[in-house]
Amino acid sequence: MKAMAEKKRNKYFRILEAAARVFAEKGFHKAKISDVARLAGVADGTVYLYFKNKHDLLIKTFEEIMEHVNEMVREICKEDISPEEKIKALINGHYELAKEHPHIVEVITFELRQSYKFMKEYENKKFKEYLRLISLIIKEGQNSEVFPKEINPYIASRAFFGILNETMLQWVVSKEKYSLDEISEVVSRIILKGLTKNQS
Amino acid sequence: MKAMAEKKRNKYFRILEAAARVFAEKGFHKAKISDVARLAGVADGTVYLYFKNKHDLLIKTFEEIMEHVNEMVREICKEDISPEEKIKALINGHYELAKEHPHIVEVITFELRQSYKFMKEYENKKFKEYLRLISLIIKEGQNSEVFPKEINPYIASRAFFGILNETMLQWVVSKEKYSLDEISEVVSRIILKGLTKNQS
Amino acid sequence: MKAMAEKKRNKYFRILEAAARVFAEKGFHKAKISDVARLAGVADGTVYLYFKNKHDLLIKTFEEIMEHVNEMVREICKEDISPEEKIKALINGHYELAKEHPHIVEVITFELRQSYKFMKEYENKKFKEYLRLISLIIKEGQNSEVFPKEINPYIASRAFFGILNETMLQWVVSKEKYSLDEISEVVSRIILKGLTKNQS
Amino acid sequence: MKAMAEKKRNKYFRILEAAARVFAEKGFHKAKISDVARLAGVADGTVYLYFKNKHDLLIKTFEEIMEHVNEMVREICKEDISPEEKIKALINGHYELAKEHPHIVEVITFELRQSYKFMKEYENKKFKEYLRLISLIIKEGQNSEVFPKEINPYIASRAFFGILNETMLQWVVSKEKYSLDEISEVVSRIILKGLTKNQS
DNA sequence: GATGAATGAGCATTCATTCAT
DNA sequence: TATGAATGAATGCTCATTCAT
Repeated sequence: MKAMAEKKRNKYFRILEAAARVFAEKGFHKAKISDVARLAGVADGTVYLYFKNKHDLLIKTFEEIMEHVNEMVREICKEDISPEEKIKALINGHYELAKEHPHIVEVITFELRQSYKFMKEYENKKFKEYLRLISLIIKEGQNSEVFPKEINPYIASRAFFGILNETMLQWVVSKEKYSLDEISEVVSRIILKGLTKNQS
Repeated sequence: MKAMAEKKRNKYFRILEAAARVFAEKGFHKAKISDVARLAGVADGTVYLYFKNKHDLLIKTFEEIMEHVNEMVREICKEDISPEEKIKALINGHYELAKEHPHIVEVITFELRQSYKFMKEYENKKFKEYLRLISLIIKEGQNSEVFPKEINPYIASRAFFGILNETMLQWVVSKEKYSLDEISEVVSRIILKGLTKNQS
Repeated sequence: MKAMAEKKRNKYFRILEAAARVFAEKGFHKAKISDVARLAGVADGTVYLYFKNKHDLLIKTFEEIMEHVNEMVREICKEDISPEEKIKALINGHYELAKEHPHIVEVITFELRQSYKFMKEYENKKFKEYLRLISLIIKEGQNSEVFPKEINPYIASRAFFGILNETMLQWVVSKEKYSLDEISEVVSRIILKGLTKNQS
Repeated sequence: MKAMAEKKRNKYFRILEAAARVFAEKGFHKAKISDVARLAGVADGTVYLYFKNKHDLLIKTFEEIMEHVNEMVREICKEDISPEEKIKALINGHYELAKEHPHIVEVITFELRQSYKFMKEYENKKFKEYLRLISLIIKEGQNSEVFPKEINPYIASRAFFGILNETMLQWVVSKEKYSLDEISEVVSRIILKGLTKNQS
């Protein structure tokens, strides 16, 4: 019995995994359900046993990936380090994720944007949660007076996402040019000096 | 004769203008050639007299818009002000563009991303030019020793684009929440302090 | 052993009963095997243990219902009353059936028609038997010289079915408008006396 | 110009004509748009230039056919003959139609029934008009006291339709058995005089 | 026998593109 | 040049049927 539940669970995640790859490679509109099914090793119809429709599959794929990211963020939040060190760790965490799962970056980049337009009804809780987690760290820094209070943490969290997403994408699309270390250093420099209060 | 060439030119730009609006509103895949044609006041077939296909129309639309942005950037580059002031002016320039032509933001956001996937053969000169212009200002700052030399200007220009694009999009999608002034202030703060050399 | 055979028999009829309701409600093509299975309280696959396929289920459902109708007709045939009284009783019998089991009318109406098209190979013995029983009464009337001999009993039986089926359907679909009593009276009048007023 | 409008009109009717044949042969659900298109000699997509969807095509087909029938009924209504003669003429008119356009009978039989279930939103004005026309003749007969006043003309019109439709169908499906003349005679006899022999 | 997860054939519909006018 | 009617390829989704358990 347990084995069967396990098997089912496996199939669900196999489809999700396949969807992530296909969406990353082709984008939502060019991705065919049959592509996903073939990559997952199931029949087309089977996808519909686990997901309501293509759109639902997109949302579930996005959420799975964002949950993965949020988990990483939460881990860092819990650590007993300074807000500045958390920001630094977060930045590195993002690039490590990009290195391990490059298609995560593509799905986030492309499909998150879709959500602004085509999934307006879809609340996108996971991305909201992501922004909330980032803004919490910024607030923490503001409370301990290392980050300036004039900065709106929500806008800053969005800026943080924008800078990271774009540079991760840069690396994923053209890996040869810059090393992740180099990118990480530049970005950390900009964000930390940018966020940090003037020592005057 | 001149009038006719003018007329033709007009039709070309009318289609381009219509395409920008339709792509912005619906995204490339959901945009229909017939939507563009109707908005431009021409027949469907006429679009194909000026553009090779839908794909070509997308590229030309993107280039037209990026040229608009690059023009703004170039203007600021030419001004006789410090690199820091140029960066500040650039940021404001971007947000003013977003205020005046919100669909520019959407086209850049959505269709630039398409280009990573579907236009790999397409060189995207305009975006490269944009990044080059930004990086020139950063280099200028590095030369006059107001920006630190350790920062790779190309990576920084990409970060600059990422932060601006994401925050412009945030504003375009949900105008109610934050004013452009507030967003501009936060972003300028992060970028300028981030870029600027330690005064120690 | 008997109990098990009984159980099996029960399951067979439970599926048939469910099929009748689902076919009546949705029509053959829109009816799903899973709908039937759910209503019968069995698994989808179980339906195929008792019926060859959906088509076979339709035929068996139709036959079960026609057998019900034919039983009613036979009962009336056996009664020791005049042919005219039998016709009258038959008409009432039909409307009572419609009142008690409205879905019988729908299955006969819709699925009998399907049979003309899709079951040409299927002989439709039950409907033939129905027509034969009706024509027997007409012949009986012709023999006792209350019905005119010029009338072909087989055509008349078909006319009889047509008039009853259409008016039953009228009542089932829009119950509010006319009472079964009123319909029964008009139809009995037409069948027995015709439209024309008695010249007496 | 006129020629083009004519051509377009032709294409519309060619599709309608093809649809009638395909619906008659296979029924709505088994009929494929590509069947209709092929028979009409157009591309699949062309069907959608003239009809909103398959459902709309069905309704338009049905209405075209019913209009044809209603026209025939109206012609007879206008004639300067007695109600009894009109009823007789109507019956013959129906069978002639069945002889000339057998698929008309099938479309009416099968698709009218669909309309009871699946097109409840669809008002079916043409069929209502048909029933109204028939009931007018019956009322006329009641006013001139050749038909009995106790009969509800609306129920009678429905009965009239039921008897004719069923017998037309009988003939269309198995042409060999009975001649239309024989069917016409029996049906006229029943409708006008009823089954019962004149007691004179 | 009974189950229900898995299968995959089948079809309506859209829309970029063409081409006769 | 300009038109827009016509084309037909392409695909998401459903559901009858099978079969391993």
